[in-house]
Amino acid sequence: MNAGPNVPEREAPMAGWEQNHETAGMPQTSIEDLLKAVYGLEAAKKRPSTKAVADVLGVQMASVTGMVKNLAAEGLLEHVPYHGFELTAKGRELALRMLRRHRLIELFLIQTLGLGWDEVHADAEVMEHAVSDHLVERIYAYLGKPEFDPHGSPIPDSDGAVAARSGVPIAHLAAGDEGIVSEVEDEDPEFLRYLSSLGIKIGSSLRVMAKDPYGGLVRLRMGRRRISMGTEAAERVRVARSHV
Amino acid sequence: MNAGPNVPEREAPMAGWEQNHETAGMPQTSIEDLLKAVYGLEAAKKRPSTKAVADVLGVQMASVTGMVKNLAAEGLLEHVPYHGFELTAKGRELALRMLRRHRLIELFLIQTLGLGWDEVHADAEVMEHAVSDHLVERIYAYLGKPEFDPHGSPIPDSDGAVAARSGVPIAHLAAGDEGIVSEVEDEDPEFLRYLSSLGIKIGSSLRVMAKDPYGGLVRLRMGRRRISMGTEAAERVRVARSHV
DNA sequence: TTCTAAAATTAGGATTGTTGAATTTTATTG
DNA sequence: CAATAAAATTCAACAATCCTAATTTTAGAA
Repeated sequence: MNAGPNVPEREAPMAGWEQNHETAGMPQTSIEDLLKAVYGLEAAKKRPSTKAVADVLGVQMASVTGMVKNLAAEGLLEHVPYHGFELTAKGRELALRMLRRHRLIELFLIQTLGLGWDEVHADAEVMEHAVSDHLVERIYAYLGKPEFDPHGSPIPDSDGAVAARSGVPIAHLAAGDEGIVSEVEDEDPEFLRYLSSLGIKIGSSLRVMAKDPYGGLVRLRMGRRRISMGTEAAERVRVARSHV
Repeated sequence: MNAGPNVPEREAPMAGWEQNHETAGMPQTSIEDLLKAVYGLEAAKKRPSTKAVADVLGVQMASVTGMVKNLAAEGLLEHVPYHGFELTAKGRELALRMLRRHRLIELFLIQTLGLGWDEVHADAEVMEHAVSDHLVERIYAYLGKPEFDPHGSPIPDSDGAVAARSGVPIAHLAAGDEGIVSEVEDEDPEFLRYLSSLGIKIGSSLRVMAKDPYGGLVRLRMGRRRISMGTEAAERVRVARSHV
């Protein structure tokens, strides 16, 4: 036996696998999703009915009713049974916090990894519920305190203030109107790929040539390309009017 | 009434809030954590007892027993009641998949956001369960197909193969031995800050000057600095011997 | 006003992952 | 080998989130 203490024979534990959950007090994913859904409906000026929320979340109405009761008990929603619900100030704050996270994360993934705007929604969706505030604020700083996400949507600031919506849906323009694409819906990758295939990007400049009377087709000129889209699509792309 | 179709009055729905969960078939966080815990214990050559796993996960033993039954039913673990359990090939594969994700995500956050090695563990922990394979593989490509994470741990490849451990714990060296720091434990931010305060990084070159007989203190020289650490710390830092 | 369809809620059940309180099994020690 | 302590398991209960299947309420039409 030579000098020196015993060298224990056990190996050092392997790095990267210890856990120790500190999840206490964290709002759950489903709660945050429901608040976001209600916020989205309110912002879209639709009544946040049980059915509408259930459709957005992809669950049954009974599930929404159940969760709404919980959230009302926590002071995040006001609920009058059979007469709908709306966000309290506290609920709106949480919804906006999630929206901020979502948009910063989308922008971060696009900027760093070069992903397309149609590839990041789902990952941002799960990450927004999971990562720390510290990480989100580092992302915010890294991105240079951006005001808009890759789809043109305003990023709420850390106090929950959001810039007013810029632009109006293309569907609301009249023939002859011109505008610059300022915002598109972000939740549907296929729709985003469709827009890309038309060559539409944030900042694209376009002019409404005509609106067909039946079926709601909108004919546009973008540079020297002529494109057309249906009402549904035209509702989902907003432009800042450059000529009324 | 003028020409043109009705312009619907409703606003386009707001971007960034729609959900539609497609979580079916995805393994749950707790399952993945348990497999990682078992893997970690096996890799550390400790028996993955109910108690040991419960300690790692920070839950009661009853919870582990319950989950182990589920996982055994899914073919991820072999379980002989009262005599312990071990990973099946399928279970090991899943554990390594999570380890790969964890390490790539840590590296990504450190490289892009300039976070410290003590700041990323918790966020990587939650992200590893959440993000898509597509995102992880984009991260892998973005990082240039790295083989080691910021703590020097090998990143399993996408088939689940892991490089053999490099190095031995400092505690296993004898006086006079020299080595280069190749790996440190990553799960404890405070320990990582302690190492930083000593000036220890991956790649640091050091020499064991003496090992005190009682209390297991190890005296080291790093460049011209002299530092010392206790056995516990010396077990958690591995070096590649450069002189035996 | 009365009827009916749609919307909302309640009731009851399944699943997962927890816990605390027994209970059972194993291993150690005298 | 018996006693006992430690480890592991079982059991009953709970919380969250979902479901399906009633049931109740509302609102709109006849």
